[in-house]
Amino acid sequence: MEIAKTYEPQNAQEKWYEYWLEKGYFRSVPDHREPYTMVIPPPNVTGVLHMGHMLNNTIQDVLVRRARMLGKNACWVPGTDHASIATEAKVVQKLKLEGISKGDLSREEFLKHAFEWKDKHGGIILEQLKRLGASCDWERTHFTMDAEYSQSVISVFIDLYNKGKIYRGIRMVNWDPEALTALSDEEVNYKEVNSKLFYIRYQILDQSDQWITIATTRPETILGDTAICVHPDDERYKHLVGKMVWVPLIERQIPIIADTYVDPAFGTGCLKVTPAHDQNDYALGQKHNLSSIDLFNDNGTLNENGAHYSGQDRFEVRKAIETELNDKGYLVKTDDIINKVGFSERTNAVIEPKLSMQWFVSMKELAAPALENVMNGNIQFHPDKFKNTYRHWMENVKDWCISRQLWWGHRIPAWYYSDRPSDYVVAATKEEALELAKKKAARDIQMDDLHQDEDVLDTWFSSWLWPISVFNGLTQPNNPEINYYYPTNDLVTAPEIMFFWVARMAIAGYEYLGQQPFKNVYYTGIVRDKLGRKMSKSLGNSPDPIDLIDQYGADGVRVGVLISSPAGNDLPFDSSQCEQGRNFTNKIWNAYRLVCSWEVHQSEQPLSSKVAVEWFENRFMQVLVEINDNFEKFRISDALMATYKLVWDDFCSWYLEMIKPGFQQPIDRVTLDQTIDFFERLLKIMHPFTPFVTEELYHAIKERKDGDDIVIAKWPQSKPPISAPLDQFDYNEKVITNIRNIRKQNNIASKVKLELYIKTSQEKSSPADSILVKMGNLSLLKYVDEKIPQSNSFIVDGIEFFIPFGDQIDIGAEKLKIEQELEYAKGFLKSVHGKLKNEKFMAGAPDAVIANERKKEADALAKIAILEEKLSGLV
RNA sequence: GGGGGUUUAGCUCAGCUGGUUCAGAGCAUCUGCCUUACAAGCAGAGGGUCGGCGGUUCGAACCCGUCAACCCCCA
Repeated sequence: MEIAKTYEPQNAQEKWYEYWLEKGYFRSVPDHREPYTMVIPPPNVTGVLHMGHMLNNTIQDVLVRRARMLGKNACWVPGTDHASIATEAKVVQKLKLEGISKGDLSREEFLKHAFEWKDKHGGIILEQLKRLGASCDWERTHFTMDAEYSQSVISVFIDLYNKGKIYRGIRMVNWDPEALTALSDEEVNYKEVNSKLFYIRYQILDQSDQWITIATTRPETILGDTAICVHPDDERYKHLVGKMVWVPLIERQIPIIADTYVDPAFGTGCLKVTPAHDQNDYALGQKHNLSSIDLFNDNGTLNENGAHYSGQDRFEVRKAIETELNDKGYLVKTDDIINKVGFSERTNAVIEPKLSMQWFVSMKELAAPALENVMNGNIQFHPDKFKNTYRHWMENVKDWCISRQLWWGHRIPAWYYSDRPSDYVVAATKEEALELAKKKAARDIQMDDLHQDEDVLDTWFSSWLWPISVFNGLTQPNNPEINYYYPTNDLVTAPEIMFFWVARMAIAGYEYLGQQPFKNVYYTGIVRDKLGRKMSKSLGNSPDPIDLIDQYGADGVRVGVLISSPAGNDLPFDSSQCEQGRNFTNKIWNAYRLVCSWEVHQSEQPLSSKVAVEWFENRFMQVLVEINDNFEKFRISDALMATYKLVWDDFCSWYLEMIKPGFQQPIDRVTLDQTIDFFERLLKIMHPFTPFVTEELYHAIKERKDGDDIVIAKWPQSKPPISAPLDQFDYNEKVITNIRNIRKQNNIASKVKLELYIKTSQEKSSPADSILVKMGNLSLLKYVDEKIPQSNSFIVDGIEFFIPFGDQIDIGAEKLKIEQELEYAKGFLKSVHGKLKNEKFMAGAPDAVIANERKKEADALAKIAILEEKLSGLV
């Protein structure tokens, strides 16, 4: 039967993935074997596969598949994250299209819609991962809002609260006055806009006609000013520090304070401080103990603190107040400037910084073990340069704001029993809360008096439990699974979530299980397009991974994303890399076509095949050692490259050519068996990278018993290579390349047989000469004592080779070539002599280095002698 | 503003404790080949002042200083 000339991946992909599932090869249950555990960074439940997922999950699958082949009990736990902000935004948007506004719905109604959305769109991404070949244990799929998972989230909240690690406090949030909600920093887009800088003068108290002029882009907030701030070293204002000024338009006194925060070069060097409406001002206010005056209502209009502007919109007020300030002589001037303003990603409204009551986790103490165990190497980062960033963050860790003004997520289990903000209790259920409330209030309280906090928890407050809670380690402490699978081995994730997720998992791991959650963290880079831009939906510059799989095959895409992606480096992705990957799968496919086309004949193994087999056996071992080492060091793309070159260059270009019988000639049994054995081993080391084509060929090349599948095959055993056959091959390779070069330079077709004469005083023939005859297509190989006139020649390892061409030889070209070689050799000798004659070098360098220089000198002298002799012979 | 990182061939990256003919790999490029597994291929070749400057050293891509450019995180 004719085998297709090119590999068609689609059939094999579907067939083998289903087969693997059917056989339960990805399923893991605790047993006597060493576990290898990995948890997937859970993608957003409503997410769709993008290139970042491709990179991340390909690496994970490579690690898991190799661990499985190493005989470990490999367990890769998949799942999804409820992603409160992102998912809620999507649901709100979808409802909006249906004409429903979130504000019209009750919390319960909204959540019903949200769960419907999740059931409909949730988990698409997991199905897409199957196309990639991800070998997850799908029976373990988790979702961060599953009942048991949620239970563990709530219990952790309660536990931390009871330990005094959770508290309520004031914090500035990004308020969207249109959507009437707080936004996370990620949902705020900063844009440069043309603005006006207003110079406004404030009168100094008790000093008639003494003024201080500030510069601001937000004059409407002067009604909320609680200080003026200058740089302490600013000579212009030093004498004013400590004095009071009148806030224009309203009768209020505020102090002039000094802080190095102020940039004396910006504006007038005087800053008005409005702690309620600016992040930096708030920090200043905290530091200098200033009061905060909140000016705005939730919808962006001014509140009762806005004096006569109360009830008007902030931007109208900006215009009106400019006029009033001007009319009353407070406005000194205005400048045009460009400044950065935050806009809501969702409504495009200008973000208003706003103070509000939030829940916090106190981090300092919790973070200590997570910091220490990364620094001491118990948890290893790959690449380890990220340790620096991690340390800096952890040493300056800030308290974690865990409340979000959303509905989709884990509702904060705090219950209020009166209007006073401090009258609350924390409990898992309303019943428990009631008991606690009665105790705390020391009076009778009715169920109806209890009101649960409206906010939900930050998504990361559930994700940080992921490696624990997917094994129910909190709800069922010390269950057999958590004891067996935890700590997990490797985590593969992006550096931008090092703090959001990695650090917090480490914190939770030590706090709740007293152990690290993982041993290694592999950081991937950002996938960028050819122009270096981050791939994103909004730019539309990200290819659809599923399209790529359709076009190049899953194996091709896997190779494509890994081939130039060292840990921690960004991946500038181009689909040509997938083409390279596809070509690789096609290469091994065609190697198979060749091998399976040979008829076996009872004949003696040719000497050249014997030499080739011996070489490849050792070459394989040499590279396998390298590949294993690369894997140990998480140098995945290096491991792939080594595999790629072993298969393509060593096996296909050299080995197969060396043992290949003549056209339509049979092959001997010994060589074929050994070749199939090599082929099988190559398929195994390729398998983690290209699972589908390798399973296909594993079955094609040999009849297999039931259950003999490459996905669970044993990783090849490595042993130290013997160097003699490897050295011999290097020598042969050089000779053959020289012969090919001469063919090319002289336009001699590869079919034309050549004569090769070897001039050497040392040993004569060797079995490896058979390789030269075959690969060089020689009609004669002869050892001689004298050089051969009228021939092209070259030198390998101090031995002279001659290929006579009769009258075809181009003496001029040959002479030039030798002269160039001679020049290089002399230059090289000179640099060696430079060192050897340098007394300081001789005194300072170690003996081994000096001995090496002497050898270099001797080699160079010998080579120069040969070349000069050749040159004189040419004339 | 604070912190971290990067800079080696056209592109993406290796290069260990300073010392091997040490300046490398893959891709891309160029040249010649439809040679009987593969043109998604084969064979061969060219290409770099290791970001700039200065220093340490017998010796620097590597160590130190400095300047520049770019990237990331936090504010």
